[in-house]
Amino acid sequence: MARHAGVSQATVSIVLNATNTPIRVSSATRLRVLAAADSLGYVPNHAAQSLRRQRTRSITFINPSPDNPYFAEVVAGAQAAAEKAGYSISIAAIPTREAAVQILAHLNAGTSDGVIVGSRDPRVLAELAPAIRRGLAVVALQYDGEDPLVSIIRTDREAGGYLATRHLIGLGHTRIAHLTDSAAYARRPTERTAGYRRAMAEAGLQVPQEWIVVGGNTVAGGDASLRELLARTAERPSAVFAFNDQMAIGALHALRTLRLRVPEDMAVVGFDGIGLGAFTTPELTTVEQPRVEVGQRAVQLVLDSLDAPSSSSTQVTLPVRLVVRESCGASSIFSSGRCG
Amino acid sequence: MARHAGVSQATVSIVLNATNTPIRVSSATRLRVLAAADSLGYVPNHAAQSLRRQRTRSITFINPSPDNPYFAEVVAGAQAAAEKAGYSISIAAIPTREAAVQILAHLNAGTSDGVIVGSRDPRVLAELAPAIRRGLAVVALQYDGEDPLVSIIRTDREAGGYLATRHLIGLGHTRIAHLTDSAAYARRPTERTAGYRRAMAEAGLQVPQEWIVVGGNTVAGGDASLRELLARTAERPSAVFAFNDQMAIGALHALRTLRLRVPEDMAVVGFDGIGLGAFTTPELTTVEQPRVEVGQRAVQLVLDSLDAPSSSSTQVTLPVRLVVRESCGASSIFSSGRCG
DNA sequence: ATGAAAGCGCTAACAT
DNA sequence: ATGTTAGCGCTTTCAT
Repeated sequence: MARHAGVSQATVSIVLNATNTPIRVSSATRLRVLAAADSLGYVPNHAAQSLRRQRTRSITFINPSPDNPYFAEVVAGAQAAAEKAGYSISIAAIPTREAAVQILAHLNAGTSDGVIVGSRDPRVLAELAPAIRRGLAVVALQYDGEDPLVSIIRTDREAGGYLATRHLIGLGHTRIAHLTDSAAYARRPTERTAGYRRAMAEAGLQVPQEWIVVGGNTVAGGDASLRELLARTAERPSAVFAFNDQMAIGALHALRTLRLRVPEDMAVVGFDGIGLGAFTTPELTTVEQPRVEVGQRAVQLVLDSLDAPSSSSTQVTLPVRLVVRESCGASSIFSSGRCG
Repeated sequence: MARHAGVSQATVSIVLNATNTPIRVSSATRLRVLAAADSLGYVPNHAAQSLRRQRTRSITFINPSPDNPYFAEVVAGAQAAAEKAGYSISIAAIPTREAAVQILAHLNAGTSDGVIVGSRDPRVLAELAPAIRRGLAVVALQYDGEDPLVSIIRTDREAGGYLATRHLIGLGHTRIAHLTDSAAYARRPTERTAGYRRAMAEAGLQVPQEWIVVGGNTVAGGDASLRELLARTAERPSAVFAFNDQMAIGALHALRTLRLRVPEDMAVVGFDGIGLGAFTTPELTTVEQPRVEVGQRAVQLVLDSLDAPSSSSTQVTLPVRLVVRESCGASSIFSSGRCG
């Protein structure tokens, strides 16, 4: 390449990296190099650049559940932001323990400059510690804990849980159940559950233990959890607030199977605001999280941390909002009533 | 690291790369090196390895629609297979033209040893040509064309379209519409459409042009396409075969909004077999593709091509199968009839 | 304004 | 069985 343009390798590097120094090269040679690069389809070798710069210009997104559209939407936001900064995002799923080990090894090998951790599992963060010491920039999503070395982006899930429950109470419900996540690592109830409890307490409503069902945060988990709820309760709750939209969709399915109408026999509210929620039967009332913004901010924090490695970590909490659709009974796509 | 174990850098490399040569190192030093690596948390630098070996041990998956669970499931299969071989998969979405350009540049920079192209857009393959010349192993999914340099994995979508349509015909339908994909690059009708037409022709059924609606292959696209279909047709079709499950789910939504019952007023069949289809209202009849196997085979073909760069490209076609659920009217989760 | 040279952390060929 | 050496393709002083 350098030979083809009749200049030294160093000059090629300077030209191609532009923005380095203003007028380090005559515009004549500049053009010559650019032309040569173009005609040869030359692109600097990434491994060599990374080795030399000790920077890969890539960020890994650890996605705990790739089948959850919520994360697809967060990733989309991250990807857009990364692209603007000349970074690339690579997504790593951690379906198995071995996969996790492999990813950690990769990170330790310096594959990425930063990581966005989608998993709330504290063990993931713990295993990242050695890599952080080597300068890896880590941003955690919705992490329920403190860590001086990692920045955290949260959405106000407590407020979301409160909003959802408050809305159901406002609709006249008093027997409101809750489907929550069974993550083994969850030492304490989730924020969403705390918000639910706050709203119930505020309204002077009791929450019998059997109203809170702990299950997998998937569609199948929501289906199973709702069945479990009905199996447990002598007098059926009239509404249910689900941990996320996936569980809510599963609950919708279980209810239909059991020939119960939504929202007449049971109202359902989800959480996340995934696009699909606008197309379910009935359309899903939910608490919308700013998914794209979460992704964007995460990338921004990674880049900030890379720019100023010594600076202290940041914590951001983004607001959520209630999206009222049909499944809670407050709204209908029909003038009145409904029929599937 | 080498110093810490009291051996040379070369020995460390040999020990850590194991499987290279059988007994190249005494088990005493082997153990010493392993212990040192372990206590130091040493992991060989990936950029240096890649630069030296001219191999990155990573494969890029180009995902044209990250929000489609179909691809999430294919990726899961690919990831599992890659992990076994010591490779990592990194997923690249190509939402915008700029994103595509950036990814192509990355590939040209040698970021990955291979690419799995999920997009059927021939332009993507065309842009990959220079990278292929440099030794990039490329496998395309469902690519409707020939290319001596890339291996292709297909599922038998023509048979799938035929199966779906045949099933509806068997149920007594004669007025069967079709929602298809609007991809601008699709020079010819999709395989699924061809199968649909074959079944219709075989049964001696006409296919008026207005029965085939071309729309975006998303949930929103399916919703819009179904409305379009009803707007176009004086006498309503009694069934619709959708390009994929996403479109089918959108169609389900549109039908409910229009107060039409599924399957009584209109039967719906999807395509792909995404997990969500078992939880929709009504549960979705669909043509299931072997999603995980597609991912596995894709990785295998990439690895094969890397092992034997000179060998000719392969083409595989995997079978599909019809999954009968409620939306076509042949089955019900209730003993009889239904009500959302 | 440009080139020469060193070196990022590894692996493979060649010594010993 | 182990160490020495060269070099993968870049970027970055330091010379000129």
